[in-house]
Amino acid sequence: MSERRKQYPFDIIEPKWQNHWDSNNTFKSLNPEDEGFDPNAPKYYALDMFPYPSGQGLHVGHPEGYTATDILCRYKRMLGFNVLHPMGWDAFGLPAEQYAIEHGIHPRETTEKNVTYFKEQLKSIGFSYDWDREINTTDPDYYKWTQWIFLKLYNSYFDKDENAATPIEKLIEKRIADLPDETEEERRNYIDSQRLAYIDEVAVNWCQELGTVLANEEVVDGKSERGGHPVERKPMRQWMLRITEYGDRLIDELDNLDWPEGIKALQRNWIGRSEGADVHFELPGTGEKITVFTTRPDTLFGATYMVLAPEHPLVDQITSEDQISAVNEYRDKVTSKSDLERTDLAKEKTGVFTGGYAVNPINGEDVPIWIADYVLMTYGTGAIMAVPAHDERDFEFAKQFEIDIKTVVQSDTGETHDESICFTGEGIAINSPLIDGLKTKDAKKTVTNWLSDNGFGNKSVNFKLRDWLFSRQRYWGEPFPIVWDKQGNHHPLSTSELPLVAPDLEDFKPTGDAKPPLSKAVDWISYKDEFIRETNTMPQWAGSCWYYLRYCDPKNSEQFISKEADNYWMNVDLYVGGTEHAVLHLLYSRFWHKVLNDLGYVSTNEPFQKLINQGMILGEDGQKMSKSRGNVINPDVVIKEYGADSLRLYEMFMGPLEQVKPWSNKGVEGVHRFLARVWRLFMENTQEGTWEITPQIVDIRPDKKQMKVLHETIKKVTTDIESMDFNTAIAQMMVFTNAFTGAEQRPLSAMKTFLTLLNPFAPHITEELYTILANNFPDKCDSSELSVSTWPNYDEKHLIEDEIEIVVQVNGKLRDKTTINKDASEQDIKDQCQNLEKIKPFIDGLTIRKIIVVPGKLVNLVAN
RNA sequence: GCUCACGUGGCGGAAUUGGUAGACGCGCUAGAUUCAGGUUCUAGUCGACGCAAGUCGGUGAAGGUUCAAGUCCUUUCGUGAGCACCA
Repeated sequence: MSERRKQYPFDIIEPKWQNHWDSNNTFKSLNPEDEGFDPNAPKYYALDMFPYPSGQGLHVGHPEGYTATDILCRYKRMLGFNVLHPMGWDAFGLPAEQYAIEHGIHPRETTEKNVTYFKEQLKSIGFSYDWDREINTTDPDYYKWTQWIFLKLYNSYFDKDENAATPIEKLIEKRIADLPDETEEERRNYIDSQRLAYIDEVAVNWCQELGTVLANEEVVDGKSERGGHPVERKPMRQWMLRITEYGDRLIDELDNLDWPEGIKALQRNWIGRSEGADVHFELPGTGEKITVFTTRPDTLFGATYMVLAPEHPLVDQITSEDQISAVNEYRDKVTSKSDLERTDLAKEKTGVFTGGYAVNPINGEDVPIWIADYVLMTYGTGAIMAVPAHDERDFEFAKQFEIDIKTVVQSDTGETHDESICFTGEGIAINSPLIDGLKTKDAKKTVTNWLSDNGFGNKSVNFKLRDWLFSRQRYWGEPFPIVWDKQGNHHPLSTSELPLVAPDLEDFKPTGDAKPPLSKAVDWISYKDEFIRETNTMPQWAGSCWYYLRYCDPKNSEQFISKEADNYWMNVDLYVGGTEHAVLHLLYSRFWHKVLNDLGYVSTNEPFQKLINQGMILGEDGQKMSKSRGNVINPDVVIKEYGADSLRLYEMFMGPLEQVKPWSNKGVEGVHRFLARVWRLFMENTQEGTWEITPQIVDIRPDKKQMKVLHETIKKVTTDIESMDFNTAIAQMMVFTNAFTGAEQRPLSAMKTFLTLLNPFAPHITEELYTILANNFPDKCDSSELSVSTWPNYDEKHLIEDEIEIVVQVNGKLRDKTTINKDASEQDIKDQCQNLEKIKPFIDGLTIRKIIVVPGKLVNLVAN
């Protein structure tokens, strides 16, 4: 292709218009307080997931979502919307730092370089971003506010009555009123234990290779998500964010969001809410009790044993003399195994009997207590009541160790299963005096009420979601605005001390133990009056949790977002990005947003009203693109050979946005040919090899047929953009082009409208052609540029034909077609169809039972 | 194992929401233009039978509902994604 003559001069046109947009600030959007702001214009906020500026530059997956939002934004502008369409950089994080460590270059330098490259690439695709709103998470003016929000989390607690984050002062007041006599230290411990940002000693995912702890979400199959390095469990003191308090709201408030159901399901699943009951089993003679969580309190009569997690604190107390050695041996075996190995041996259940017994509160029976690693200390209470007849795991365990199995539920259909089958469904309670004959739903309620009335338990809700481990032992992240006193108490910095900038380190390598790299900055660490600074940094997610807010008011030095900007722009009308962020980023953002909303800093409860996930683009071989497979498509190369308009158009023409689909270079050529055909619809090549406008373009009225195609195209493109079916919108524009290519005379008005329709998809070529039209028909072309012109309307009257073609079926089979006047009565249609020559043989000798007429479409003669 | 998506030509994909299956593009075939290649233009392109008009079959498979099913229901097979002892 590079050898070939260019089919149209995109290499000249595209940079020309990109420079034009840049120097004219064509796509600048105004805030309410700005001069020239139109208070009557509706707003539209379309957001792309901002990229991590890696050293490799853009891949073809990036422009997929970006083109989709860009088309919508250009379209909405033409409809008169005030459009917010910003771009920025999620530039903190591991890869830059790893690169820095390996090459001895400061991550700030590589980040800057990468950002420059990314920006240049994005500009070469012709996106209509308002670059004045560009943000960078590593910019102190930005992360000042990330740190500020952290302080808000630190200085808040979750008020269960309000079901909302509340300033910590309120809790302190309440505590002083309730317990005026407690010591300063006691009170501090209590308050600190309630903060939304708190310190906890937890078993964390420590990755030796990366020298940091990782969030649960960053660990996949026992390995780090980035790099695939081994991860081990290790208890460490870490900053945590109390996201679990928001479990209910994060689930319930998904309902009103216009998100793909699959993504909502993923989030619900991740949060993992289950409703049930806590049940206390007494340990005779000790005064102690074991509390279990169950979602099936109705099966309490079928509990034939209990299981504690091997790490459960009561294990030592309940273990009988003769079982001590067996229990200890088992515990040693389990703790020496990594999480991965522990789940690996899930195929066969293991465990040992402790020798202890507890009392089942509902029937007073003694229940043997076992320990087994299929019970996790981190979920529920770390202990379960085992009902082998109605739980697969318990069933497997009971069979293995020959423990009693007692059936207490029969299925609705009345079948009673014997002990050889495990029935986990709902049904009717049996062998359970209190609830015999009750349906599972009612039985649950009855048992739960009985438990709480008698002090043996209560209704309870559990989440799979864990609190968010928020500190990292890395250099390239936001430092915590926290200092420590000599007694080991933490104190927040005042907001006036923000941003807290990390010192420039010569050596920012991980220390190899739990000490963060910042601990090497001896001068920086020591704060006044013998306080020392926190040396952990925040995870990469921090900056991306709120960037969409900053775009609304990116230069504000007084607030992270002004009330006016928040009220006007939020929330995000359309958020487009990859599924890889379905859980983490979207969950974290929603959490922060809700806290900020509770505290009155933002007016909306949810940040992203509508969400679309673009599907991954595979290589030409149908495999995931990767360097090692050598199937990576570089957008720069595509632009060089075919132009940015072709890249944009192809990305949209490949198929539905949300679908996974393979790249095809032939396909790019196809859309490129289409654009060349569009070009030649307007231009012809002269003897000298230059282009000039074709004389076929004339200022005449389109004929009826042309009018129909034109208005069909307006309609289809408009509705398809609204529903984000860009591939079919493009197909319709191809139909238009095919229809007009053969025309001797091409009516100016139709051609102008067509350029407007194509403009959001292929902005460069259309602007260029429009300029040429405007130069040749100066009194017929009104606005100076398509980007600031008005979207056309279609008129239904041009879509209707006088004669309609109707399909004639006999017994549902297509037999003939006939044309009929659009005003024909139903009876006329029926008569005409029955008398068709081709139809007669099919109904000859048969009785017509019924004639079905679908107006304007088809007639079906039912005969036998 | 569980949950959710999706199965339509040689390929990417269309199909008013139950109403002409295969729009549009790629690829392929033939013709025109060209010294030639490329480009461009025209025509054809689901399968079987047929010179043709046409007939029959056809949306992973099997049933069902309906005048009418790619579309709705039941069962089943396959592919992809997510979760994975969450009590």
